[in-house]
Amino acid sequence: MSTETTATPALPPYRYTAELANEIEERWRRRWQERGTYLTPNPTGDLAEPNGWLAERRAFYALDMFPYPSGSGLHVGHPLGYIGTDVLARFKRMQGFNVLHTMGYDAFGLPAERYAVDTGQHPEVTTRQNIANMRRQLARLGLGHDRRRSVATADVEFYRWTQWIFLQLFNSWYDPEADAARPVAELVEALDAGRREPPGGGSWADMDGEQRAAVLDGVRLAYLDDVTVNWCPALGTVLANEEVTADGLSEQGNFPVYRRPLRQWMMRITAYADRLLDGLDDLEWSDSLKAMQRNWIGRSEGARVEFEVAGGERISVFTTRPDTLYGVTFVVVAPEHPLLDGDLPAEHADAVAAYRARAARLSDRQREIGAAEEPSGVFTGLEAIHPLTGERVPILTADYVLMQYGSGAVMGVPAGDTRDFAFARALGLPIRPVIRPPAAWFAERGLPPDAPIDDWPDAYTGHGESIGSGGPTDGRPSQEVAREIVRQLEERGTGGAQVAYKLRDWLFSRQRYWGEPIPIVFDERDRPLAVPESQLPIVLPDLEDFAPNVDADESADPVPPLARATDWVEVELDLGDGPKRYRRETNTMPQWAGSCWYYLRYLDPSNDRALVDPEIDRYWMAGSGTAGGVDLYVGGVEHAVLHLLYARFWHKVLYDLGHVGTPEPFQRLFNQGYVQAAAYSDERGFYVEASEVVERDGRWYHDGRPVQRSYGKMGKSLKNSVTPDAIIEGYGADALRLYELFLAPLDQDRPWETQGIVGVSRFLQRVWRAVVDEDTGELRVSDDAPPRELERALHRTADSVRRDIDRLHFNTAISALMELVNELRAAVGDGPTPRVVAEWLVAMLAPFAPHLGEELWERLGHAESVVYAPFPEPDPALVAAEQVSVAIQVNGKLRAVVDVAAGTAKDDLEAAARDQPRIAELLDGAEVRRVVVVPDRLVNFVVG
RNA sequence: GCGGAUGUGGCGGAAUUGGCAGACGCGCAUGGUUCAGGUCCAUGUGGGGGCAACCCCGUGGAGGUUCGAGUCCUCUCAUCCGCACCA
Repeated sequence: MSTETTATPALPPYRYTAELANEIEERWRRRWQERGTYLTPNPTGDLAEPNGWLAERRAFYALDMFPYPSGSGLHVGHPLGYIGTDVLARFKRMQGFNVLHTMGYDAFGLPAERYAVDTGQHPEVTTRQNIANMRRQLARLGLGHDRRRSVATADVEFYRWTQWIFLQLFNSWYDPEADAARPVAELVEALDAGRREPPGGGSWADMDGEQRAAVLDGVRLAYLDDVTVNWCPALGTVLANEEVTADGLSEQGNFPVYRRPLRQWMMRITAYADRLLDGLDDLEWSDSLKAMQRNWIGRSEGARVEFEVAGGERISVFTTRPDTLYGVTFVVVAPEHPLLDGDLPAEHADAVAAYRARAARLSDRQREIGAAEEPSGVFTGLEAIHPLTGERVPILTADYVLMQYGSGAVMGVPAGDTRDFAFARALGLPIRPVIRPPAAWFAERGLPPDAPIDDWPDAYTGHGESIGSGGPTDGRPSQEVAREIVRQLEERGTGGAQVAYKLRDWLFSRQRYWGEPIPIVFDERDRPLAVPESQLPIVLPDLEDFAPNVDADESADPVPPLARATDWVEVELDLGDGPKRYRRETNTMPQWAGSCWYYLRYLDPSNDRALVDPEIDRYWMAGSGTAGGVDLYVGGVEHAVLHLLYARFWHKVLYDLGHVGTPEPFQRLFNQGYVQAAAYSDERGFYVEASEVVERDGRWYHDGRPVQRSYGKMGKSLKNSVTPDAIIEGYGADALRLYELFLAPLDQDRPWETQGIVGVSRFLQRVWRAVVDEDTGELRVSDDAPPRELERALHRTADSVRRDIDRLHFNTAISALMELVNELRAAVGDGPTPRVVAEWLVAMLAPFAPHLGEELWERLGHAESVVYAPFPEPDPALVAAEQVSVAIQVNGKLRAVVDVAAGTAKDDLEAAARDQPRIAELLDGAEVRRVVVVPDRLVNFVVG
């Protein structure tokens, strides 16, 4: 692509070329910087305005999902959302709102650490460099950010508060009575005073110090637990399930991964499952996004059923279908189930042990795949007693039952459950029908009605008439039976209604260097103790060797890099009972930690006494919606679940503890689409640099060799990146901004074709020409009133642009402005532009093309920036059309169009329609059976 | 399998409550300006038929509701995304 833009003598001297655009843009960016145009005042604190200017301004908070500072810089796909929020932010400023808009950096975490390892530099250094580079690239786009509010999660002043939030979580528990988080100290007080019983049972008074500590540690929102993790010794870290391949290797580098129990920090997000679910109702998020969160939380209502195990204990199962209880022919427990830790009949013990050992080795992924192919399982030798019939059924263990869900055990109802059915068939277990399938079900399977169970090809999982109970529930609808059975279980004390969730607690430890140190120390008995708030921040120690510990030995214990900072780890502190030696926690927090609350720090970035001042929080977050929070949050759909769920969780905890004033952080959320681009691969399937591909006769060649074209998300891997810098040089930042938004609605993916940018570039030139004479540089504006139709077009445009920006339909807002320019040309030809048209046009364009907007606004004679100029207010009387063209149909087919005054009465409209020669001709001799008249819209003659 | 979305010209897309399908732009065609070029200007551009006035067809497919359907309902096909042995 050529970005050469040398002006030639043939061009008019004041044409709006890329060169001129760049000059204007650089000038205005400098002025904005000098004048502090985008600095946004707070109601109080060090960012407050002394003159009280803020008082009458409503707050608007536009937020972008902040990026991690990558080393490779931006391509044109990255800033799409940033430009979108910037347009809305500018629009809101022009409507008199005090707008909070800034950009921070998600600076801790794996990408930054990996980049540092690759370049051999300290992450501190590379992160700083990368942030500087991204700031430069973003600044060129003319984004109106308040730079004073920018934060990076790796800044000590920032992560001091991340650590503070961790302490809040550690020092809190979820009080079921209050249905909210409460300080553990409050619980201790209540226990000491005898006002409460210990949450886990027992007598508080009879417990010693250690027992009491255990009770409290068992309810904290941040707690230590032995959990099974994917441990990769070669990478020196634990991995998420998604980072492990089907072969049990690490996705990064193909190293072996082992499942092993590890003592890790966990966050008790499950305590908030219902509130996270219910809170969604009040949010302006897309249905698909809400569905993803609901799905992830995975609430299902059902029943707990307790089976007595012959010989003593009880095991509990969870089922969503208590109505099928009479169809139980076996019970299955997960291989990890504690029941199997006890004594088993000798003739089965070895087989069970072998099965459990095998399951323990496999990753979750491998287990899924293996089980999908062929159900496996073994008999434990134990039997369970049916709680209603007293019948004995075998207890098996199988890896299709997961320890993490429900109670880790299921009742086997093969006739009513697909998995139980497959399992029963594979292992030859009995199948007993429990719901009568409808006739259609048999018909679809080519079976006669009421075919015997042995002929069924699969389970019937629907509802219907209950059968097979031997009396008590037979013949009744299964939904009713379900309620009945739950009641019976409750009466007998062998179960009851229960709710299960897919959501699990959040694994919070990382064996990494580049993250927030966890503000915990361990005493000589290895008990975790909070570092007092007054001793924060705990600064990440400077390490020469910050790479993860790698060890090919699978049994090697994970050692976080921070363990090497021995001077830092061993510490003497006074935690209230005199100076003592402690050992610091050496795991760090996950990358999610900083991103869980950065939007709160933007509000009050330099406050060193509080996370955020309550008055400032209230001012910005009160919001307009029911839940409150950020007015608009824009980012990629890849954060639909984890980031948004974790952030909502922390926000709710902070809300419960009184540190923030709203129950939800993000009132309105919007997922922007991706920028796609053509990618080309050679005959070996390798991608080639897209910018070097040439087209000849509809085929594509790279280096003279034919290549295949496909489309995909712009980026390094497809070698199809286009940088904003190159586009800005060739067309200017305003053209880039306009083009990104013009391509498609904000939530849609859009294909990038650099050649298409000439459309918006030509449009900007036409706007320029409408205000400035290309030959003389003089203003081309007249003080004459605009022609009536142009004036109406102006008000119509203002009306639709306002609505479109609010709905984030930027593409149609831009096309409305294009239409206005076309109408201007049609109305005045080569003549000067009426002043009001020029002013409104420039003001409406300014949110989209802020540099050109400022330039033209100034040339029009304004001393003040257009950034705070009022957005044009249309007069409703002029928005409504004066003349309308009404469609005349005969039998629903368009036959004529008639122009009439708006609001013409039905009868007159019908008469006007009949007067049309074409219509008169068609109606001549025909029987008009009905006439439909919609004023200002159409007339439809229905003829026989 | 479950959940969510999306299908409109050569391309990106537009179309309050059901009311003139294809706004706006790219591309393409023709003409102009220019020594030349196009990141310039003008006009045209859904498909088919006709000299023309006009006519027919047309929003993935098939039905339906309606005076009237891109829009509502039923079925169906295709594509994309998320989750996935969740009992």
